[in-house]
Amino acid sequence: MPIGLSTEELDRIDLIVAARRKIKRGTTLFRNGEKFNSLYAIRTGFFKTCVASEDGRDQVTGFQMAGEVIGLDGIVNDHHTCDAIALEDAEVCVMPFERIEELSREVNALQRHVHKIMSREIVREHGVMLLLGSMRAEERLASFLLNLVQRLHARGFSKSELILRMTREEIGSYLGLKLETVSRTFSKFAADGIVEVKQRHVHILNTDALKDIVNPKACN
Amino acid sequence: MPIGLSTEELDRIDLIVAARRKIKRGTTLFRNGEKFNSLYAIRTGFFKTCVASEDGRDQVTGFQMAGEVIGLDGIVNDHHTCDAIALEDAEVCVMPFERIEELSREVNALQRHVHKIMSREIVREHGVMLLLGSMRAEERLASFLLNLVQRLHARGFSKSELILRMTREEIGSYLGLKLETVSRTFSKFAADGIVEVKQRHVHILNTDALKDIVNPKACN
DNA sequence: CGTAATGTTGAGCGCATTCAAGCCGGGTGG
DNA sequence: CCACCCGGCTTGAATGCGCTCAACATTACG
Repeated sequence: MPIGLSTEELDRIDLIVAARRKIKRGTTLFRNGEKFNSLYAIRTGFFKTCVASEDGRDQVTGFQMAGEVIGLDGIVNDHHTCDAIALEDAEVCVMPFERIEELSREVNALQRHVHKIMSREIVREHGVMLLLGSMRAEERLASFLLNLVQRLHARGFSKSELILRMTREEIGSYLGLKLETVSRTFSKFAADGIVEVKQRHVHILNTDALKDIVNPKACN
Repeated sequence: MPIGLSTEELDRIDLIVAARRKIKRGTTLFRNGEKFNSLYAIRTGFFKTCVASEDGRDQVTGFQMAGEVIGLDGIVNDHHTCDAIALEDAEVCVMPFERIEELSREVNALQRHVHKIMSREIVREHGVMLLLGSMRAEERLASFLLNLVQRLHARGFSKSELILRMTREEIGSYLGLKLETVSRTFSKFAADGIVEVKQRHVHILNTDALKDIVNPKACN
């Protein structure tokens, strides 16, 4: 993934991957409390990560797709602090963190890359905090859709059509809303002609309208 | 900060600090858009970090005190993506990130330490997401107070008394509430005999009650 | 084909917000 | 030293957004 490497360096980085692992839909890649050993690069499939409070409430902290890395939460305490659950059959590269640390001492570009991945996650979460702390339901869902479709587009999928891999409840958990509110908001967007929604198939008819909901240009 | 180092290694780590910098209350250590060069270790004082959406809303993403590190958000894009503002006169150690990367290639314990700091921040933000996504006002404020007093206690301050360095508005922004709601909730806690509040002076009378608000033990 | 899981929609409610008025405390200048 | 001012804080009343509870529709799946 990092660029600007010699072929020799690239070969060495390939050696980080200890194994590949297939994860069936609905099963966990790792779960809260488990020993942390490796980071995982998603090759195919779709994951959610969620944390739980002692009294059973849980919160989806993110949705991850091909090319993204999960498991960073485990580094601090040598134990994972959240669950990673496959939302569809998936395959990951298992990258023992020991090896990553070892090799990133020698390959500067890898070291830099690891740091960026972690920093990127921190910045992403800042964005989620902004969303959860100050946006209303419509803004949250619009923001969510735009983010999802943008990431999918970067992977070669459509700019305007997507299939949700998660339930309304999972979307709601991520956005700090109840599933009914998510459903209602989808219906509202559909009524406004902004999207077509048929269960998990979403067709975005008016991207600008979504952007305008997230970031109203009332100043004009 | 890291332990288990030879004195020689410790000396080298000291060399990371390029300078110390004093920050007056109300001024910024860095702000959104600025070039990223260094991480900052807080020696004394108290900071808030906040992100802003294009339309002016902003969200406090954290409060940082002595011993904590800020600036991690800048690593991904070589530019900071949030503002760091001193809530009281402060002093920080400026640690050029280049040097950190350099030295952490040679000193394993430092490398490990850097990774843990970043991972810790990710886990902390997971907790905030849980708070913002699923807690009610009283739970949020109770959780906030407990977290604050626990961190202060770890630095040798009282377990039950603290002085808030931030306004009600800043607390509200962090907790996803309006300042009036923060104020009302403080009043409610006071009426229930859980805390005494006089402006920014807070005296926690019943820690268990606060814990119980965060994590109700209705099962008993 | 039948059952369970998921999604939609409606009605009523409650918590946090909004809007507004007043209070407190610290700093400044007459 | 006191009067004044201003930012921060508190409190009240009314509103509204999202939640709860509930019924029903649709889809997935064994």
